[in-house]
Amino acid sequence: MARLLPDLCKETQLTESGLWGSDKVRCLKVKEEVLEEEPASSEAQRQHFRQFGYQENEGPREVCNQLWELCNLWLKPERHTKEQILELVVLEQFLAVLPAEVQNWVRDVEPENCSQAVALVEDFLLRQQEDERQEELMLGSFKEEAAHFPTAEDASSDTWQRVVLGEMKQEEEDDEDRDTALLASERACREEDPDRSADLRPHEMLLGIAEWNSPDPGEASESLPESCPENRRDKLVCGPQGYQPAKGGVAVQPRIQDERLKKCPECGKGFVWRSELIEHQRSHTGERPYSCSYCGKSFSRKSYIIKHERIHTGEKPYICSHCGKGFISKSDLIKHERTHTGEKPYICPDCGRSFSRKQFLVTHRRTHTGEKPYKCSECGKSFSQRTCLVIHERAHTGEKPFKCLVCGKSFGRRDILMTHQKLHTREKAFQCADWL
DNA sequence: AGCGTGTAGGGAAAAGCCCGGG
DNA sequence: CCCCGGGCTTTTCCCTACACGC
Ligand SMILES: [Zn+2]
Ligand SMILES: [Zn+2]
Ligand SMILES: [Zn+2]
Ligand SMILES: [Zn+2]
Ligand SMILES: [Zn+2]
Repeated sequence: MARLLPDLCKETQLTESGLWGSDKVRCLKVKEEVLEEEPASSEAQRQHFRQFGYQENEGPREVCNQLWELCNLWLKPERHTKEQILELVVLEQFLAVLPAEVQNWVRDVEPENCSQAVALVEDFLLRQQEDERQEELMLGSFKEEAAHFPTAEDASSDTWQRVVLGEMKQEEEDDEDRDTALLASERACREEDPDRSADLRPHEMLLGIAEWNSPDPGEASESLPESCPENRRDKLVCGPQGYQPAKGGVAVQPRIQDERLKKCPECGKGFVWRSELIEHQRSHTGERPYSCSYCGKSFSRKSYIIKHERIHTGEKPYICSHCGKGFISKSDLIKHERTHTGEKPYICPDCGRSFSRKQFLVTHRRTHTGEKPYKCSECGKSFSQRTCLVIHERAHTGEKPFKCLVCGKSFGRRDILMTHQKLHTREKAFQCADWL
């Protein structure tokens, strides 16, 4: 619980709408003091009424009379309208039916009316979703089945154990549990990580590249510089028109032509060591003698196990010197580091734009060729990226895996949900302004 | 009709994750 | 082991079309 309030303030300073967060808390505190002109706060009166115990020695009539008195003090029928009284009663019940975690948090702030209470709960939910997302980012890419409600305490350790990964894809997300939505435990709807981009945003990186790269990355349509920046720093000879980045470099080493090479009967490839041949032959036979002690997945080589098991142990031996992030494999680190250095060895022969990975270039070139390899079996429409097809198919099936925990509305796409949820935050900004 | 707003959908890019061959 | 690379998935951003309420 203690962890939530600081979070509230911290995050809110990051939101664009400024007047959020600590301001809100303060504004409620102020209200509290204003109420101080009365003998005790409404909440205190309520508690007196609710916690009044039956005392044997006083007899039922006295007890009942006292309750009348306390209830009068709480609801103040002589001064309050019927609506105001209803407000107090409904508010009480509303708080009572909230899940404990939310309830405590909301009670701390002592909302005066239902709409304030609702706003607080919504705020709590948005924040919790962010937290969850944050945590996931910290833990790596583990997916968790939201079978139970992770409380603040068990979120990291327990769920860590029952994580499901890799092949065993999580099945459908159980979306029939509308009521548990208040606990914000499902994985739909997550906020963007606000502080991850402490350094450069993608755009700025592109601009940085523009300095040394002749073509303007933005709209370099006409200037078709097939001359790349001469090999900068390392041997990164610029990509030739094809997909090979380092073609100008070393010619392929002459393969050892030796009769003593062990030849694969299947494909004819030769190997120096028999063990190499054996390993190679497994690629034909599909034999996988080694299996992961964590998940049982099998592999053709023992060395694969070492790499694979890092998924389970969380070991990430390759650390980025720029941002400290760790990676399972060196090649992953190298790819990642290009996001810092701006290295983009693959150049599009059609427009001169450069890319950090070959696959990016391949995908990009489809925008010139119009190639759309992924076809919808339902309506025949084709797409250049697999993701687009998947999204499109959801439109046919009506699948909407991303649910807003504030209003319960679902969306087929995460980014749409995100823009939707911004409305809620804005809504609440207005509400807070009203309170003042 | 005219307009602002929110949603749906497509296109493209970028990054992450994991596997496999030599 | 290492090195290299490829395939797949996820995430984000941009832009346009459209429905709907005022
Ligand atoms: Zn495993
Ligand atoms: Zn880094
Ligand atoms: Zn191009
Ligand atoms: Zn279709
Ligand atoms: Zn919503």
